[in-house]
Amino acid sequence: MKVKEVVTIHSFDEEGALLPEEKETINRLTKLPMESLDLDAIAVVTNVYRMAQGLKNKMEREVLADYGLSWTSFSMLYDLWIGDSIETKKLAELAGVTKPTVSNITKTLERKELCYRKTGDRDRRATYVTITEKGRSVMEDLYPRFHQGEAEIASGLSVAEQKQVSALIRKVIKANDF
Amino acid sequence: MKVKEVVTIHSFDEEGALLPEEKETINRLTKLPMESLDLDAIAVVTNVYRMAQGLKNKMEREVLADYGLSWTSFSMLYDLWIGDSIETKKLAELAGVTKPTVSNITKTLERKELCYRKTGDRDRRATYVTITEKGRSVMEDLYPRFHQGEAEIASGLSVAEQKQVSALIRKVIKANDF
DNA sequence: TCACAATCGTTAGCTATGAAATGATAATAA
DNA sequence: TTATTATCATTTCATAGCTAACGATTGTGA
Repeated sequence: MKVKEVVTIHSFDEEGALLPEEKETINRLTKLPMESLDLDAIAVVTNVYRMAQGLKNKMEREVLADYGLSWTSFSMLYDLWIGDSIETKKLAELAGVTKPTVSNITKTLERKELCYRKTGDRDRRATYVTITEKGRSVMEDLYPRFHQGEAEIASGLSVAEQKQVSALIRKVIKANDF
Repeated sequence: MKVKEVVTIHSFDEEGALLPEEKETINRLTKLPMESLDLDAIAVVTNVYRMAQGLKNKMEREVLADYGLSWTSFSMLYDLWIGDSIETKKLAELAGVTKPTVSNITKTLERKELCYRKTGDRDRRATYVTITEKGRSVMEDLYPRFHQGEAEIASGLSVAEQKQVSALIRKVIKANDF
């Protein structure tokens, strides 16, 4: 009789701590003493990444798909909505992506007539990206729904817990210059 | 004289709360009462995503680039390292990506001779992916360095704070089925 | 002034990613 | 048994995203 194989990978208990099985497996494979494994750091990184991936997928499927926008496209259009006209370089910093990515995404947004690009007057090396009226109207429709999604995602936590998470993650972002 | 333009976009104070300027801008643009904006939810989602993006970039540049592995490739190879042989479907669930992505990534890993694919015996629809010796040896070299990166990233928080973050984020993941 | 360096954006070439369609196999119902 | 349905994985096609290389513009030092 065949025994069902159970594979335990990055599994956490209710407290968010790594399960003992995986601890032992890592220990066996790395041939390193378990004491040198920072299990809390593993849990932080793994869980944060997982949540980010989950919320990105949820938003793209449930909200942004209506306009065929990716998370980054939307985030960039949001920046333009708030800031009106922004240089490519700054857009890259704001969105946390490289400049070639900004080139690609603004090109796509431009094709959809949600923004347009224009060479800078003072410095002709710079390119300024500006949101169009159509872009504004898309955001007026989309943002409330996007925000509702955000609220849903965070609703499992109390307001106090939400503030706690933000403050702690903020600390990590600052310490690592993310 | 030209006044320098300052654009405030998704900027947070030390506590991780949205700055008042952006609050007002969103309010003006959405024409919705500020009370209906869940600012804490915005902060949670934005900060978590930002941290995830930052840590992904850091790891890919500082650790994974040596073997030309992406975050997902590495995470998948890790799963195979722990689990030895895993179906494509399960790999997708573990990594939180779609099956086509698994197809592509395992194809790349296979080209690098870090894993191989084999059709299932019982169910010939299924494909099992297995790590190779070379894959194991890459992980033995890479994992300690990857783990060091994780530890560095989380080191801005105390152990108690790390446990707190994990537990809270875990809660969100569970509530949203991420 | 002119050569050199710095800065900005894009292009080129690659992998990653998802939705939708396809192909193959297995399970189920008539 | 046969037809239908369900389940897997892959292919196709599009966008996203990186690094490296390039082209254009500006700044700087001799």
